[in-house]
Amino acid sequence: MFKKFKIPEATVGRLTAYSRYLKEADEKGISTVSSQQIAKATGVTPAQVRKDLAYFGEFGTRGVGYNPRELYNYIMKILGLDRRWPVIIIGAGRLGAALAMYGGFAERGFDIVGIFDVDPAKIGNKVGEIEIRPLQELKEKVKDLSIKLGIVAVPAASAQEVVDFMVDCGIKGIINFAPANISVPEGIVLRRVDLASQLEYLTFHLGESR
Amino acid sequence: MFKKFKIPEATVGRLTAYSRYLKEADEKGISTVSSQQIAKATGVTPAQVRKDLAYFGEFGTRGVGYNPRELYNYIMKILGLDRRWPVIIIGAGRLGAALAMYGGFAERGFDIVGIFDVDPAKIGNKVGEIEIRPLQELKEKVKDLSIKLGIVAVPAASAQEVVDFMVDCGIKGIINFAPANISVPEGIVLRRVDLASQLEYLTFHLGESR
DNA sequence: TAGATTGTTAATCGATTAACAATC
DNA sequence: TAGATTGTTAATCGATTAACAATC
Repeated sequence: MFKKFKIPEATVGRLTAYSRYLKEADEKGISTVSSQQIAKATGVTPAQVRKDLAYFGEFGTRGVGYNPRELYNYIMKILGLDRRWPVIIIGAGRLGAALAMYGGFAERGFDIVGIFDVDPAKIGNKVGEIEIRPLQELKEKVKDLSIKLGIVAVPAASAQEVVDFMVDCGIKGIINFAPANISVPEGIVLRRVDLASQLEYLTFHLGESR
Repeated sequence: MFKKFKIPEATVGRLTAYSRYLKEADEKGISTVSSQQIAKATGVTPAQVRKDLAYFGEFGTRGVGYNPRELYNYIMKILGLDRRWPVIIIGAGRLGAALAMYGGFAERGFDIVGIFDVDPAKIGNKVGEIEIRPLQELKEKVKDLSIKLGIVAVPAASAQEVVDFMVDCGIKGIINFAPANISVPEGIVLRRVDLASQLEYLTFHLGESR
């Protein structure tokens, strides 16, 4: 879309942080922010902010700064968030159910429209407004709603199998919460979130400073 | 502890992945693995595996490879996981409750020993075996059990306040699930996990390939 | 014009990879 | 010894930062 060169991996996460600050600033009625202000609020350098934005265009005014609302809208567009996205969750265990209810997704334009499981005991139960459905119904749902995004919250042992099925059903982007190393075909975007590993990062660094 | 030089940020996460594979290999009765096998299983290069390990010592045998159980134990020690860690959660909303029940933490040595909230309506309710307690009781609990680790699952607006209080209570390492940019004093390890941002990574990359 | 801040280039820094001597 | 694989150095690659011309 906007991409001219290879974008550093970390840029995407920082754009999210910038956008959250810009939204706040706009809501406060602030009409101009500088790269320095954005940097301070998000814990990076002003050069980093300007460099991240420069990959996608020119959004500021020299000598002045950026308009928060305008820049917010640009970043949301860059991130693909100038629309809402339907998302399905596979795995209606505790984590899957919690993610289905997590308000932070809807706030950023992600609507959980389905939750699927293979456990017959769970089928028909409700998670908030959504009824847990059998995994076999995934393909139809994906087709009907043109769903591109899915979240995997199943045990590690069945994660690869589930991901293969999701890809088969037409899902194009997957977040994997199972502590398993999964592979996907070319063209499918996969992201692993290892919750325990986050705590391990802490214990590693606490140990380091001994 | 082992550290001689600056360790790349990403090394810690990769060590987690290596350790999971090594555990599996050991459980299968495999007596030797090569850097190439570890690399293949975790999606990195063999050179990366050897380099990551080299920061901490020499764990293999030239011409032969690594013993999975031995290397697993070494890595667990490096990560600070040669012991169990008590962990508290602040925020007994849906996400906090789900994290409290998530089995993946205990598997890696993290025991959720308390969950705290400020909402009087929640105090006394149970999440699994654990009773939700008022936040004022945190300090005593931290002291009694020598707790170093905490997870923040409160709304963004109160996250900084809660983190300040945790630090005051003696918590040294914090995972923040609130979509807010938090700052902590020198010596406190903070890690932010932005769940919505994970989905944004997908939409960004799906948009990219247009 | 003087002061401020962007957009961008060049310099720096750090992480990954390739290559190979050491050695089983 | 021949074959294999580690540990480590040097080369490469990529990301961050500093610096500054452009310009409001």
